[in-house]
Amino acid sequence: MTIKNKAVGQAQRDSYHYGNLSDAIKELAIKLIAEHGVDVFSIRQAAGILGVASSAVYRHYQDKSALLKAICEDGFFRLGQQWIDLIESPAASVDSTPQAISLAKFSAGADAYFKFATENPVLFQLMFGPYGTGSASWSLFQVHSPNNPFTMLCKSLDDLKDARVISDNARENAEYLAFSMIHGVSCLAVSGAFKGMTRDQMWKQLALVKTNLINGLCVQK
Amino acid sequence: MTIKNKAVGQAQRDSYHYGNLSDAIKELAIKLIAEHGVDVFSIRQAAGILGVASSAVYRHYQDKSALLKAICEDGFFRLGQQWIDLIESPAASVDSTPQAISLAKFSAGADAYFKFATENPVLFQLMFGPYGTGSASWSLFQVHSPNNPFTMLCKSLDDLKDARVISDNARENAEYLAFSMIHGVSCLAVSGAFKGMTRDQMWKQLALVKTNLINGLCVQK
DNA sequence: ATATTAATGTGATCAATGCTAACATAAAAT
DNA sequence: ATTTTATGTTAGCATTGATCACATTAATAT
Repeated sequence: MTIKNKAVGQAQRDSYHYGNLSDAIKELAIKLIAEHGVDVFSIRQAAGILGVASSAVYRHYQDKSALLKAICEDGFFRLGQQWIDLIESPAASVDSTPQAISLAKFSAGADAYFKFATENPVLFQLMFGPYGTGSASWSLFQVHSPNNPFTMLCKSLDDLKDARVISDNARENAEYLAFSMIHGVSCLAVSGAFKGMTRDQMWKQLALVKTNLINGLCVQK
Repeated sequence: MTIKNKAVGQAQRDSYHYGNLSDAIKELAIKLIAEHGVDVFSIRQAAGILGVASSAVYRHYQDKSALLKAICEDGFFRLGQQWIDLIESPAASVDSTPQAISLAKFSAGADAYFKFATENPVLFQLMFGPYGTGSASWSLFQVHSPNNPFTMLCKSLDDLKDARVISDNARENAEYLAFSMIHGVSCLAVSGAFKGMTRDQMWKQLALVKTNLINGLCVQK
């Protein structure tokens, strides 16, 4: 029996097998969660939209939390990717002196982080909630994972040190410090603490944080 | 008919009415959520433990999300309270000069925030998740609410300015900046980013943030 | 004091959900 | 060509959120 247009949803298919349900359900879930929140997301409904039995999903993810974890890992990957993209963009490398370049790249990285958070607020919250922090990609300490945001940040700090923008001493304990600050503004922006601000005003807050962080680091001999 | 020891849970009562179910269910929920996470918390189970029909809960909270919001508001209240308690403790007022006092109080406030977060990680995450940020108490902008952490922070910054530790200019845009930083470390600590660190090492991270923040502010003329 | 009303709790019930089991189909491996 | 593995289906169970009609008590009015 050929299956066609089984559910009310927008999905069709004319073969018994879906194709790539694993990815399809994950992407749909990301979309649904971003739109309506995690708490009301249901595997059944998502499967229904794809025109697939809910039980099929369990062939690909052990349970709901496994799916959510996968979504978080996806998020971390994209975040790291966007960080790289932005610091390697021409805009961040246009300046001449090594000092200016290292500063511009650091700034661009922070921008990427903030941008990701504000553009994917629900996902961002999910990533730093219980599902995300339990996920494999959230290895802020395994500096091995190459495009980890934290790894990127550390490299930026190294550059600042190499360019003598900050001292060896300042570099020493700057990693979590810097991460805390960038993560902090992003969190507040996402939690609605900046509600009422214009987009520009929110980005101004990030700028203040960046400036203050660098200033504080530069003071250290 | 007298009701007694209805459920397996630890609750007894010998009158038809519970007493103060509204508070009892909230406190139990806080405990359960802290222990097992929000996602597996169920009104039915909680009501069962209290020896009460689940439908009774709905007399006090319109729905589950209303209960969670109430829990968040409770959290914000306690957080603000602990902030006040700590900055008004003798330890924060022992120094002589106004400069030292304002610094010590600022530091104590940040400590209170960090302490609350690390001692109530799940609640803290809940408070800054969708339930918390939608709640009435999360009015970071309604500076009217007296023991709001943000209000407290602003007062501390005013003190620093009055004591000439930081300039008027630095005070100007320091509010969200400072809050971002304190919130940022706390967030990271709670999300497990500092996993593997000792308690002391975690507090060291907070200290670094505080120092960097103040240093950065002091640079501004 | 008594009657009325409002507050609070009970039990039954519905629809939705997470998840599993037994079975079906297609693709891959032998 | 047959077997095995991957992936899908339907049916079903237990749990949950939420609502309803009804029971019991506390508060209030008379």
